[in-house]
Amino acid sequence: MTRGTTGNARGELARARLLDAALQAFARRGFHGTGTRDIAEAAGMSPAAVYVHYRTKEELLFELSLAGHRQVRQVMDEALTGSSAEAGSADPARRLRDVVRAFTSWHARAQIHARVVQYEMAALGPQHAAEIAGLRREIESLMRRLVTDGRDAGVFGVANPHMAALAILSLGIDVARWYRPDGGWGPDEIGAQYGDLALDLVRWTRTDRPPG
Amino acid sequence: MTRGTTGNARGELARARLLDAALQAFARRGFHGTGTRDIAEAAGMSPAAVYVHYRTKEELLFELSLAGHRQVRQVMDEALTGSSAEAGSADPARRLRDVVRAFTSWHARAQIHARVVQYEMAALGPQHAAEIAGLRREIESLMRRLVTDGRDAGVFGVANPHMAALAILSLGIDVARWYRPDGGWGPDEIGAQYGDLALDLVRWTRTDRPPG
DNA sequence: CTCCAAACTAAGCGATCGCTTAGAAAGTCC
DNA sequence: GGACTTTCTAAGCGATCGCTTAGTTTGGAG
Repeated sequence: MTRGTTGNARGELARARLLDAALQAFARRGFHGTGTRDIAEAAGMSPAAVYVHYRTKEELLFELSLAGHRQVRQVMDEALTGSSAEAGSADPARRLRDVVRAFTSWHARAQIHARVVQYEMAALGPQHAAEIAGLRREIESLMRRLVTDGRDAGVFGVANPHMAALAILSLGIDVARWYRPDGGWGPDEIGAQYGDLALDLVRWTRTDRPPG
Repeated sequence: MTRGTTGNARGELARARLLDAALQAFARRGFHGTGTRDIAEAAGMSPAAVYVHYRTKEELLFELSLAGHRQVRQVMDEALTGSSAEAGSADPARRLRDVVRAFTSWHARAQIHARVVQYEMAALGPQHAAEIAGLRREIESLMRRLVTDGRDAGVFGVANPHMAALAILSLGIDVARWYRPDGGWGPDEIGAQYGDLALDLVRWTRTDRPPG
């Protein structure tokens, strides 16, 4: 920053290559199954060059986990505002369905990233784990609010909103485990179907028009 | 076997202690995050003693994974036969609900084992992974059959039975990730609720009597 | 008791681990 | 060009990895 812009760009490219290499490796073999030499080689540099850009291997994991969780929150927020703007701001079923679509399809579309986000949390250090936990609480409370809103509005006949919200999140999260890019369904298709499944889980009363 | 029975019992006890130590460690820190010295120490023996009973660390994982998958299949089978015997052999809703109850509550009750079963498969060797994959196919096809049976009988209004079966399995599997023994719900409670959620997912037509 | 196999330990092998050091290249600014 | 920062590598540090070897202890069988 003190000097030049090209050096900055070179560094950021290297950082991006390292993040990508770490992402692939962590997703495939797990954090503890991945060596710093694996990451360096996949990024096309020497093992020592990793430490020019990141202080520890765990910092690489944290950056990936943080960016992934923020992506999840973002696609959910976008789906929520889009859903509200389009259909007169308060159709609980449509809102829930659209957020579940976004949440679920992300776990398929970004499956490799999603695996690291969902299954490598235990390898984070205490401080980093706490920060990630905060983001997860936001995501969980958003989903819970969507379910309770529909129940309070009288359009969801769900018995246990807390558990229903948990189940809906489970459905989306587990997509990261079983999804195969070469399988029969694409991310959007899975998202669409899971959006409908979520409405089944909250016992959406079909007295009003389907949200389209 | 050639001599004595106590020596045999001593060996089996040691094997059991090693399996339990490995189970706890693999569940907490993952296969690659666990050292053979950790396992040995938790089992109360020297690092070398591990190799008297198991040839490799991966063999310990395989034994745990195999036993876990067989347990899952067994609790599902028992729920199925119990459900069929009690209620005149063919109430698809009751059968599905009871199997989901058993499947889900197992993932809470045996959470530590379930985590290894569901999240450490990638660390298995090719041969062992193939054997486990066979068991998983059995479990998946059983669940799929339960869903399609109900659809064919006309009591499930599910649009996509294949995906519904996958979603139901996802719900149960993900319990191993989020369940906390000191949380608000116990394994049976979760199983009961998830059994009902499964019926929602397959759009069970409530024209006939609830299965109890 | 002797005999013997199973169970176990102390020590350590070669390999790999995360990470550091010292210094060479690469590129920017004046 | 010279001065300076950033990026990168070669080499290697101490620790730990999965696992083996050689030899001791254990305990029932005959």
